[in-house]
Amino acid sequence: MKYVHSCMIRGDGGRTLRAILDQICNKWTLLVVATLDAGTLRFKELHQRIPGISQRMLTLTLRNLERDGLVSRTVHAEVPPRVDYELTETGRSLLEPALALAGWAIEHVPQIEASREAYKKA
Amino acid sequence: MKYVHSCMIRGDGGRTLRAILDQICNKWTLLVVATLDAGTLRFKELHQRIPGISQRMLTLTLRNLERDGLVSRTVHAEVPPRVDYELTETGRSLLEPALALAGWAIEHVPQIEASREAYKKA
DNA sequence: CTGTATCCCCAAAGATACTG
DNA sequence: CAGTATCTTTGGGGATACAG
Repeated sequence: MKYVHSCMIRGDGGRTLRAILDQICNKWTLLVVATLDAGTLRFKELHQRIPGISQRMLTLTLRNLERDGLVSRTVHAEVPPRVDYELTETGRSLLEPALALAGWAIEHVPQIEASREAYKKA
Repeated sequence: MKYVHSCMIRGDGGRTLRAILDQICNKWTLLVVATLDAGTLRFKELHQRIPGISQRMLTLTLRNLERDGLVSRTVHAEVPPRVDYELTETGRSLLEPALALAGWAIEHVPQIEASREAYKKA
């Protein structure tokens, strides 16, 4: 696993990697991907399941994920409109490391908050 | 692993988790943590190994990591000053999911860039 | 060497209103 | 329902200078 570190520091100076990483680790992307773990969801369902996200940011995040080939978008010719979003094969492959990171964060929330409290007092 | 998703969406509305996740997924944190995979490093060594980071951002990132209990900071009473940074036990536990995500990003860089190209043309 | 202290900028994100 | 358009805000991050 050490090669990861090498690749990050060397190569193109980590620029390409950081660009991808920035794309993944922005405010909403991981949350949207994790939510799509549930399967195919329409726009409104995503909007409801992700508290605090605005319509605009959900749209932008989904467009970027679609552009990167991580999410597929299916428009159904119906009235009212219906658009389904689903993880692609690549998107599902991101699920594992993404959920691992999210899991780590959840597990360590109490510890980190305790550390922050201790830091404030010192 | 489904419980991760549940926790993210429910609970406090995912606010606490997102706060932690934001802290981890900012521009430099993952890179600093990954760099400290190499072991104990002093300020200048970190600065050299992370291309593009400013002194200010390195300091801020390290302070946050220290506050969160992920990095330990040791000041040696020497002239010139010497400060060593090292991952704590908690910090090292972040290494695995962090490197997994970085590894995923590296593996999928070509694929994502190809998808972006295809998207542009369409 | 290892940092603070300032100033500044801009892109990301929010709010709101409107539309096919 | 599923967006787009527009405006505004904010704070993350860069550059620079200075300090212990």
